[in-house]
Amino acid sequence: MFQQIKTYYKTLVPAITDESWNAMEERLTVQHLKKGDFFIRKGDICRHVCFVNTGLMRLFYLEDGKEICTAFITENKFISEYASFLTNAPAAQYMEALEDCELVNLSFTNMQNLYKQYPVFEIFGRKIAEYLYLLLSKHNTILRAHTPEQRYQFLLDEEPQLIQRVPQYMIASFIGITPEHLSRIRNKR
Amino acid sequence: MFQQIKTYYKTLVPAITDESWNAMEERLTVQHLKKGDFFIRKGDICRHVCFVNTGLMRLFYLEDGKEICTAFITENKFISEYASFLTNAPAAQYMEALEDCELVNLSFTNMQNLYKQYPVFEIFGRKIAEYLYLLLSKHNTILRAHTPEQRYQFLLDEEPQLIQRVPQYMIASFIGITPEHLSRIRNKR
DNA sequence: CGTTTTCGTTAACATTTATCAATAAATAAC
DNA sequence: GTTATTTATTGATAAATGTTAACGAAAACG
Repeated sequence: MFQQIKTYYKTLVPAITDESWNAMEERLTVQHLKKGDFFIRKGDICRHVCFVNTGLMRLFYLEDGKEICTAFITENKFISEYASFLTNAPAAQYMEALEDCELVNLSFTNMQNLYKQYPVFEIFGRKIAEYLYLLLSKHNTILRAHTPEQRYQFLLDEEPQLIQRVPQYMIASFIGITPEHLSRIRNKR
Repeated sequence: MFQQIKTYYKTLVPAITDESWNAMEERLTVQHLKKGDFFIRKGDICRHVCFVNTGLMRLFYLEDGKEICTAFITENKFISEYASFLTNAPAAQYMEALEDCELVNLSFTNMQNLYKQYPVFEIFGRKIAEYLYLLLSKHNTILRAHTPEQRYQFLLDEEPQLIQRVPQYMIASFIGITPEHLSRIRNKR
């Protein structure tokens, strides 16, 4: 159940001790989501960082009744409505399972406790923040690309597997265009 | 010289000890940039996180010979080409002084040393990552707003002081439109 | 299986935004 | 202060993208 996150933890924090790992393991919880289930909704406070064991999650805004996808997260990666998690403020986004998922969750409170009890755990917290920064940074770069075609190409290069698993109209919203326009871009090739 | 960053450090890490602060202070360097000077160029490896004591810095890409601004950083805030800093990869962006600046710099190497010698310092490293995440997250939200007008309004609401200090054509590139278009948006009001 | 719903494609048309060019205004340099 | 340079505005036109609607394909469901 916790093998994947343990492996990941070890790569993030090579200085891992059995003691610190056991302390974390005790505080992890497992959650199963069916396709279409929400982990949080806009307005909720996001109190966890989630490690995706299996499945596919997404984050999205709702603007004028339209969905705007901002992230798709697959196996062995972390996801959170992290701004809400960090600031304890209501989430601006929804977090939903696009496929049946198994999540391994660590709560804000438990994370704070781990920081206090095991300073080495701070490294883990920092690595997660850094990881989520780099992920967001990549998305930012995509968004800044001049044309929709460049943005789509970027996604094809960086995350080809996503194109297979995520409905096209969600990809379109991710790169900031309509599904119709993406369809035209694809067929122009 | 280091009073501002010390104050900031204290707010980030209330558990500060004199010892850890002194250790950090010894490793800080001060740098003065004239308006128009570059801190790093694309392709350089960014080896520092910079605290802006005075002045105004920006980050920007160069795409097809055109500048695309991604951040404007003012006094008492941190700036870095952070993706390069974290991964030790060549920077994708330029970092330039838009006004004469005084920077207080902390190098990657010194930061790693501090992590090792003073575990409490990990908190500082994590807080910086979290701060830069939240900054980027805000920029992301702006970029995701549907219309350029909404993006401009968002910036007006969130960073009104920037509009005064940053040339309008840079604001335009920040929100992803041409200077001409931004001029029209402003005059429609 | 057959049925229903969701998703992707295509076309005509409307709207938004970029481009190009000219000028005015503001700022910097001498 | 005067001149040179950069920045902002405005208009005409072109290009890109969105909207609406219809239809076919694929997937989900019973």
